[in-house]
Amino acid sequence: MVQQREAASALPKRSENFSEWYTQVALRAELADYTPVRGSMAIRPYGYAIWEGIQGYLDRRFKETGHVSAYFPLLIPESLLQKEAEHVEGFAPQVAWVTHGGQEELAERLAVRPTSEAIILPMYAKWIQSYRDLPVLLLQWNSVVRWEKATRLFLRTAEFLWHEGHTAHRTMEDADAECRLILGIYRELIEDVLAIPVLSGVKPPSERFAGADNTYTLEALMPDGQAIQAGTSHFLGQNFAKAFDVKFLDSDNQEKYIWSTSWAVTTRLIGSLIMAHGDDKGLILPPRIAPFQVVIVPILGRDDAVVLPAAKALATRLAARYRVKLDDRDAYTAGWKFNEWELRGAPLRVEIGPRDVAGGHVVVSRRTGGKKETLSTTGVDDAIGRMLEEIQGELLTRGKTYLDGHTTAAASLDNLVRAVEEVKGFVRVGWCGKQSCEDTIRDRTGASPRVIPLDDQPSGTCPVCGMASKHSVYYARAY
RNA sequence: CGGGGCGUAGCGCAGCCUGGUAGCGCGCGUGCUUUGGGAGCACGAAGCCGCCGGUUCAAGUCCGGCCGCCCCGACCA
Repeated sequence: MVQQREAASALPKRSENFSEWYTQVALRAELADYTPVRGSMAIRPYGYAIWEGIQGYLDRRFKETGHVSAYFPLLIPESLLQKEAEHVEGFAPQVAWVTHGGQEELAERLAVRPTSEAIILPMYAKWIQSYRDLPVLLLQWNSVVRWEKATRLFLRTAEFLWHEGHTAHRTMEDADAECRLILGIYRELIEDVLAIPVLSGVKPPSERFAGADNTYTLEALMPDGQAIQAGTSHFLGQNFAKAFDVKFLDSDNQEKYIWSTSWAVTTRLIGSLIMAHGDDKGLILPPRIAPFQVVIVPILGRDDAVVLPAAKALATRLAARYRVKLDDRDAYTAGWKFNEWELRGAPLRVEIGPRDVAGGHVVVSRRTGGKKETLSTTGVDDAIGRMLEEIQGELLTRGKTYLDGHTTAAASLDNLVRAVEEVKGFVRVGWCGKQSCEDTIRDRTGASPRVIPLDDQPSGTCPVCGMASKHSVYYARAY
């Protein structure tokens, strides 16, 4: 009977069925749930708290660097969406359309935004007259809709949350610097806060954002060997400026088009977070993003009159320095709570029972697998801070070791094919720059070119045509 | 978009082959005993068996159509 119950509550093993493990963790840790809306999920409070953590960090960094938030319409007239040819071609298959207002058919249908360049650039045309109006550094926190056929919780949903930055600059150099600045902020979020190491660089032309001249990207590697795009920053050149006629008068009295950028990270990061750190017990959240860094579980039942006040006092004291949850629900046993908070990824658990109160200590347990430690109640405050930082560092180190161990180089097409199969990670090759050679590699390996590193250095020859390489490219299978 | 699987109580499933009163486990409610690694006992509530149609005296079960979801592959944050 006990066995049945354990079987009923056990997660799939991460190593045996990664996909099912992922879905079960997202559901059972109460990050998200399916809804009656096809392809669209509900983000539950615990999952949303992670998103709020991401928002809080980025909002501070954006504002430090001179950006401000604004808001633009959800619905975009079709004629605007069609102004930038590559842009509309790239997004057309995924756009949801509003065709009626009440009972009346609209004269012009409205796109539910898949991204907002087409509604923001026309506003910039109204607002920008002079070089003195530049740069414009706006972003909006919102959701967008892309009519996806195959969806996964967080990783691909028909509607998803993100922010989208849209900036306008006087010169090409300014716009490019903006892209790099944002990429750096994203990298710090993902590596320093989420503890997921990434490769930084640019996309080859085939993988660029529709309408961009250059796309900067951060690529992470998931435990199943698939790469995931974790953040992008697009150099749009003057493509959108010309399409939407956004011009300014420069100091030389010449009328010029602005240089624009756009950039985003999405709730997909939460999916990456689940995959990157989780284990057979469930989620593991890096302390800097965990909604609850410390969960206090009082051992109730024998001496509640003593244990509960002690637990509450400890929670109050620790809450001044850390994000603390006191789990004093009396409907669940301590053992049940231990398992639940492991499933939900809390980095540290503090147990406090009659024996601890009597002895003036508490028991602290790490989610990352360390044994339980008994620490004096008075000294636990600083120790917790140290342990949280250790866990944060441990997760990043673990991720770097994995990334390094699954990144190789190949000099020939055969080696590349074999490496993609066997290493299940990134494989670096030289590239001559021809699309046909890239296509050959895609066909032979099932992998796509993920990133050309920022410190791009040609290496050897193109494995397909044998000509001298102009770039090095990291290939991987991808989400 | 191709291949596979599944829709029966909140969740996980059995029942369908061979038609005849709707079942099990978990969860949920009440009470008592419990509580340091997913507690025990007792009582109880809860179902248009995905939807539509057909066959039949009779359909969860047989036949046809539709809808939805999941998994695995190709493309997109």
